[in-house]
Amino acid sequence: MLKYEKVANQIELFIKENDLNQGDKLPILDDLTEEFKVSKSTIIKALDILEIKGLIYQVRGSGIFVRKSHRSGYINLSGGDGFRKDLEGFELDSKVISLEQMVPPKKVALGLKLEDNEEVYYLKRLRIIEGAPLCLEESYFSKKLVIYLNNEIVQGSVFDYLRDDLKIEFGFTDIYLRIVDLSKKEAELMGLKEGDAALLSESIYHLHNGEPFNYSILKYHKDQAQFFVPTSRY
Amino acid sequence: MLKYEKVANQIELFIKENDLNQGDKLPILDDLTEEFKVSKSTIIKALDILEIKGLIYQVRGSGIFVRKSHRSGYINLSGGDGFRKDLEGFELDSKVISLEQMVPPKKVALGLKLEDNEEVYYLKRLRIIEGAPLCLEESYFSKKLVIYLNNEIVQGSVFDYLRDDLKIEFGFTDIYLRIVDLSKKEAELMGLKEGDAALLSESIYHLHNGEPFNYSILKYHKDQAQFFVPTSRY
DNA sequence: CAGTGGTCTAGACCACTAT
DNA sequence: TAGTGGTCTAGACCACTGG
Repeated sequence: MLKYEKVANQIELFIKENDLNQGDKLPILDDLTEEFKVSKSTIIKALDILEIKGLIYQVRGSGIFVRKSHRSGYINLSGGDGFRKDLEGFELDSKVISLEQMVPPKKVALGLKLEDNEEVYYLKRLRIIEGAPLCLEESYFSKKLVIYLNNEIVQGSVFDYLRDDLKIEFGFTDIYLRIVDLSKKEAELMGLKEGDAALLSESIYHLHNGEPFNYSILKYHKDQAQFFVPTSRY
Repeated sequence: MLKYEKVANQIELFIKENDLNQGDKLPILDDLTEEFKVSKSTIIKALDILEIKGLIYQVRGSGIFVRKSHRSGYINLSGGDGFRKDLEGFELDSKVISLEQMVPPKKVALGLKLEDNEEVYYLKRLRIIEGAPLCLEESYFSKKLVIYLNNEIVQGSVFDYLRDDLKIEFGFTDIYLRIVDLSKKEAELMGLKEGDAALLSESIYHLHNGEPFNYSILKYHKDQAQFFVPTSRY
């Protein structure tokens, strides 16, 4: 692990453990460099990361302060790798509806930059939070990059499997949001009525080298769709 | 303007002007340092900013590549200061419904960290895109920080006024999204039916020094609510 | 193993805040 | 005007990619 990552993690931990609140002041730069025995630039890099993550803000001439605004139960869209981390403390569950290999719809093939007739794993699940339907998930995995998937794996966190077992290194993700109407079938799965609104999230996940490996279409239950996006200068 | 900002802007311009596409390679670091006559660290800082903005991705040992994925007409939530920039090329308009001074609801007073009975400017507008209702806006401005507002100003871009005339320096913003039902009155303004779904966006805008100055509640027309969130490692 | 991006440092100097 | 964060540099060294 890199020095600035280590420092960022420790400062994050420090904020959590001391239960610091909005506006609380962190130690000054010079003290932090001494504390962590690294150069000023390294501390600044660590702080920049925490600023991007929405945890702190820095005021020139004044100090470094805790931001911490996140409402509980909201999914942080800037997080990158799914919503497990944001919904910690909530009981999450999955009901697998189907897992198959297929040639995907054109839109997906395009998004994943597939050759003609190249196959994907197509996974359909109902995600459940505290016993209630959270969202309907349709996920397409490029078989070229996600070489193996089975029913057992898909019962748990697919992203954990990709990272820990397939050693896939995540890069960036594009997320598109809009409102759609549910079909009769979808509504039934979610315990809603045909034509009820849902929040649609379309995401394309890329490896660190820019190759797209997953196209996900999530339809969130209108009562459960709660998102958070922190922004900073930059 | 800072060196790294200038460099970032110029590289962004270079991508646009040469109409570079996803995966196109930018010049290597050494060439960029030479081109811009700045140190390697400064180039890297500029590139990091472009990466956060979702415009490029960097692959160690390989190169710097263009990301460019944005669908047109989608509002970039990570942008920070409203949606004018994302909706460039679209005809935007506002219909002011009311502008008054008042003591705001508790939730707003709390979000803006106001004293008891401290007043705000309360602005209600219908935002229009290409002649169709985009969203219903309710915006509360802390009078302590936004010292003056009138009907003329509020006809155009309030944020431009705050930045250019009041010299307000924006810092960070928290955005919360969820789905709500429209009241009869709201639905009428949007050309929809009572109970129709809308995408609710609640945002608290802060100055660079952490003081909250604006609480905005936007209800987007379900057919116009299109959002984009780019994420990167970090 | 050459090419390319990334980390980390020490230190000079700058810019803003608070008093 | 002292305290504190930010910019920028030159350079040593490291880590990954791809032929």
